[in-house]
Amino acid sequence: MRDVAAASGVSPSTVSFVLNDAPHQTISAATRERVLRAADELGYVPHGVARALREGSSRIVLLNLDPLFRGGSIDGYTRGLDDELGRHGHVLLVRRAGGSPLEPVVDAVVPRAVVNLAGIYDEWESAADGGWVNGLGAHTRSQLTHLQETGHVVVAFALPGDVEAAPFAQVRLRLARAAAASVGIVQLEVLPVPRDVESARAGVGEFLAMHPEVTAVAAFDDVVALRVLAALRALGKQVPGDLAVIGFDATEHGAYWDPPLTSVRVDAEAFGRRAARQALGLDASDVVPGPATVVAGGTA
Amino acid sequence: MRDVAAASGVSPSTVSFVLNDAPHQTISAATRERVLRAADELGYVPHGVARALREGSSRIVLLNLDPLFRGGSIDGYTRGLDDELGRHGHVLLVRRAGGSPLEPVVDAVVPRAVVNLAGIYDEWESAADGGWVNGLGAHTRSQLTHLQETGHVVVAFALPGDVEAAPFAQVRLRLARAAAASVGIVQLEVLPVPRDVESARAGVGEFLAMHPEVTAVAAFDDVVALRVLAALRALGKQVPGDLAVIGFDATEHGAYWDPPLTSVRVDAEAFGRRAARQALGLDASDVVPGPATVVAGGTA
DNA sequence: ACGGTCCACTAATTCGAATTAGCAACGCTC
DNA sequence: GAGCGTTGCTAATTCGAATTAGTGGACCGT
Repeated sequence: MRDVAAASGVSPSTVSFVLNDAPHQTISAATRERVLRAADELGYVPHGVARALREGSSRIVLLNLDPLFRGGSIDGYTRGLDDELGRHGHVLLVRRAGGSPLEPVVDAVVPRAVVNLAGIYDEWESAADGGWVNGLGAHTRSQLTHLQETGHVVVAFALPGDVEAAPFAQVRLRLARAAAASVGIVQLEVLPVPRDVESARAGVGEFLAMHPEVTAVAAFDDVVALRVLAALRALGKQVPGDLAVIGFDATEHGAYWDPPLTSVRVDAEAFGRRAARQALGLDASDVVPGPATVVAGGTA
Repeated sequence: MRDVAAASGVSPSTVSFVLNDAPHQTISAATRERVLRAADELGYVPHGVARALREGSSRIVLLNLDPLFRGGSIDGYTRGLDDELGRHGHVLLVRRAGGSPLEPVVDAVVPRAVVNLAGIYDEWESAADGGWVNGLGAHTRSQLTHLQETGHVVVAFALPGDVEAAPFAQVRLRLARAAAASVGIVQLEVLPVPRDVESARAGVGEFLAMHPEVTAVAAFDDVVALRVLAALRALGKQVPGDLAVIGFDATEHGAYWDPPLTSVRVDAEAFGRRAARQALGLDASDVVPGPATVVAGGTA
């Protein structure tokens, strides 16, 4: 900035005023012009760190992501978030929450806001996530409603069997429990499905033996749904004849199954946009995510 | 820091000396003790932004990621990178390179280093990626070697059909071309596979009609491989009878296919560790990634 | 001609930490 | 006991931008 000031024959203060369109400051058109040209010629770009020090926080928004958000809608969510932040001169950076604590990261970047999609969601009412976790309730309801409408009232909720999957999977399960009753599902059993193909087959087989009354499976996400489908195939079960399966998140992989996996598609990008607005303290009410839609594949 | 100084009855300079173990500075044990206790009691954490301003760059390493890195090894790579950086007091942040330029992000965070896995890789010799892109050459060779060893000499290289996929897919293709000759593949055709199931089927069908001499497909990654498998199934082709298929990156999804997808597993975490070392200017020679291994599934 | 009001700009301070220069006090040597 | 080096600390400056408090000059009215 000092260089720009020198080049245009004014003080650094004036440069700052011009470049930031400072209110309550009157700058002559000639000076403004000279400063802008000098800035342009010198290729001046504001030094984000210095600015962050002065302003108290950087123009960065941090997205803290549970590793369980994989494929599917999180890409759209990220895109919406990134795009909307970009419109307001901010930048999105993603941190994959893996074990290590968030605190040092926050201290290192001093972000304008943190969109936290990892950890505990007990107070999700107040979470600045664009209503994402909150919306999951409605989407889970769509998932279960589809099963109910196709005649299933005793359902298994399949979630990842990995231990580290716990926190977020538990949230989905709670939402499913809450939704089940209100949409006419009379019984909801829990079916953990490990990642390993062999264990998954054994686990699903055992589960079905113990719960012959279950006629359909609603999965945590498409990945888990595909594990279930693979297990059922190995067990010689017909889908949806013997058991219906519905995924969640409508990933590419579900479409390659035969028959294609029925799943729930979420308007993730709009949620991302909302999250961006909220993070910056702007009005988010004009961004309205579309409802979750069931992508009929043939497995449910 | 001023508060810590006040609480321990010394100057801020002294606090800085103590907390940073400043060389060429002698601090009495008593003072050091008092400062450390005060810092601890007050819960002092260094302000990353201020430090970054003074030091010229933040203790952040930026990973710029092509959206084509999905699932599979990039998770391990990220984990290795993150973990190793954490050991040295640094933090990894990920940016998903989607259209918008990298420059404003770099100006905003002034990272210690950028690990760039997006864009042009023409000068990959010098890239600070832990030898990742470079290693891809060897891994691609493993992929093709497996096909050659199972009797295939006329091979198709399947890459994503999406336009935006171009830059990185082209790199893989170039590497494949370079490897083909030296491992005894006499002909390498290019097979673009779009994401849409219907178009993929049509595209693969057309390709096979035009290139009846092709006996095997090596894919850009497992996702593309699964697209090919789905297309072949729709076309009524037997795998590996009519056509062998080998993926790349050994994702979970490949394992669910019937028969499971044969793929190439990469020691991504070690590459991530190396990248971290390189980014911080440390010696990376003691981290040696294991070789790529072929995970036999049954499709090749 | 003098007081007042704008206008257009500058000087000085701030954010928090790191670093360089420097300054007392003390001990040692000759 | 004068000179010199060491020990243990402090003061002052720096990084780059934003902001608050001015300040000199033109212009206006009476």
